[in-house]
Amino acid sequence: MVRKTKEDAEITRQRIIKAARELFSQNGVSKTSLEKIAKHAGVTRGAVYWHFENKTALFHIMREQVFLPFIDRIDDTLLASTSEKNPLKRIENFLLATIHTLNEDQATRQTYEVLMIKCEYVDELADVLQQILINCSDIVEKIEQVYQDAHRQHLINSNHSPADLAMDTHLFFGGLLHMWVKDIEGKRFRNHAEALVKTHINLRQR
Amino acid sequence: MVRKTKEDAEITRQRIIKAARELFSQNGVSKTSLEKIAKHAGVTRGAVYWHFENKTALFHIMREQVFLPFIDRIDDTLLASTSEKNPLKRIENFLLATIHTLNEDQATRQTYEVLMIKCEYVDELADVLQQILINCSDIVEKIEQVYQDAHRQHLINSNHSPADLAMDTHLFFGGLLHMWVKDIEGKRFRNHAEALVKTHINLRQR
DNA sequence: CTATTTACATACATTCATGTTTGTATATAA
DNA sequence: TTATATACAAACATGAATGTATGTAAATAG
Repeated sequence: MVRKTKEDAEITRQRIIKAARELFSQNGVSKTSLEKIAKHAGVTRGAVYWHFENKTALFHIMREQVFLPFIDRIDDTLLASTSEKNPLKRIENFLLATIHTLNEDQATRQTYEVLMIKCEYVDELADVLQQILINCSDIVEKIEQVYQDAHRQHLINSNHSPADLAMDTHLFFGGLLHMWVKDIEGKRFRNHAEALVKTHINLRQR
Repeated sequence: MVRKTKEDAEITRQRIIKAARELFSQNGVSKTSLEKIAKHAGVTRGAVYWHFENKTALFHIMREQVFLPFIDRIDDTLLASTSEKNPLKRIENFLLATIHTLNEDQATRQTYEVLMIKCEYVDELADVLQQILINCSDIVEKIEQVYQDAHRQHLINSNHSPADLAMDTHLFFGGLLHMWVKDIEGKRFRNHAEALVKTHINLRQR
């Protein structure tokens, strides 16, 4: 009952990734053995080792499956002025869209949980931190552009530099995401995330 | 060479805690065995198990050694109007003081690192998240009081509620701390943390 | 001064995770 | 049609971590 077709193999591969993500988000990366992942995916460790080098590789792939699409979508919401003319609204929509994805897409939600409170950034995962920092810088730059735009349109109520505003917004949102993830019951942050975003943007509005 | 005096025992106890903190922050909680902790502290696992129930207990104690004093000191900087009259300045000073402690005190720095990027909040550690949320709520409340004060003194440039401002500040600072910890090189955040805080507070000033 | 804790060190038992190797049925290429 | 590579399963070997149980010398209580 072995030697599946190429498509079958890809299916198993994806099932393993899904199983890993689910178990990572349930029990943390360290306490999730490849044996458990295999069992949860309905295969043996042989299959896991066939498709992936080790647990770390699985972690990276899980991360990429969420973040590569995310990075691709940034420009659409944030920089595309076709949909929304008001720059401040574009920033707001970008933040809201991220929250929305967290609410709607389980894979994204699980991945964020793993990345924020269910893995340890040491050894092979230590350099992921660098990646995160670089990603953040990119996002801040883009937000800065939009604030710059808003500034030119005299939509901003202070004379702070767009760079300062962008960084402040980014830190705010980073903090919000962290609390969102930690607030498993949802009472404190998950239910109010949208309002918090709107308030934050509102603070800049003339 | 056994059976130390009570003071000696307390010294070993503290050495074990210190060893745990150092190894946790170097290699993460999961990859730090009690054997390694014992060796690093110059004792055997017997001593560790004598003083602590298990690794989780050590984690909690490490956390408390930093957070209990921190909570105690909050009111001093934040609510004591004796030192600083300007409420906005008091908030700023509170945030700056926290950054300052991170810069100066190695134990605090290591503990923050462990709590934010080198442990997994699952199983026995899952309820620490609840603790964190509660702590945050307390801090937000206190910040809110100070903003309320600032509002009454007409120091604030917007008509947003003190509660909104407090939450926004808290999320900003949470985000900042997370980036601070992740930015091990220091180029992106650690070196600019104070400026970022001042900018944030400045955004509220009339 | 003796009995009893105390503060560990040492030894033991068990479990679990990892990586590698080997076996194998079948899809696929030639 | 046959040879080979593929997609796994199964078995093997190793190492590491945990918890507990036992041993023990010295501090301390009575």
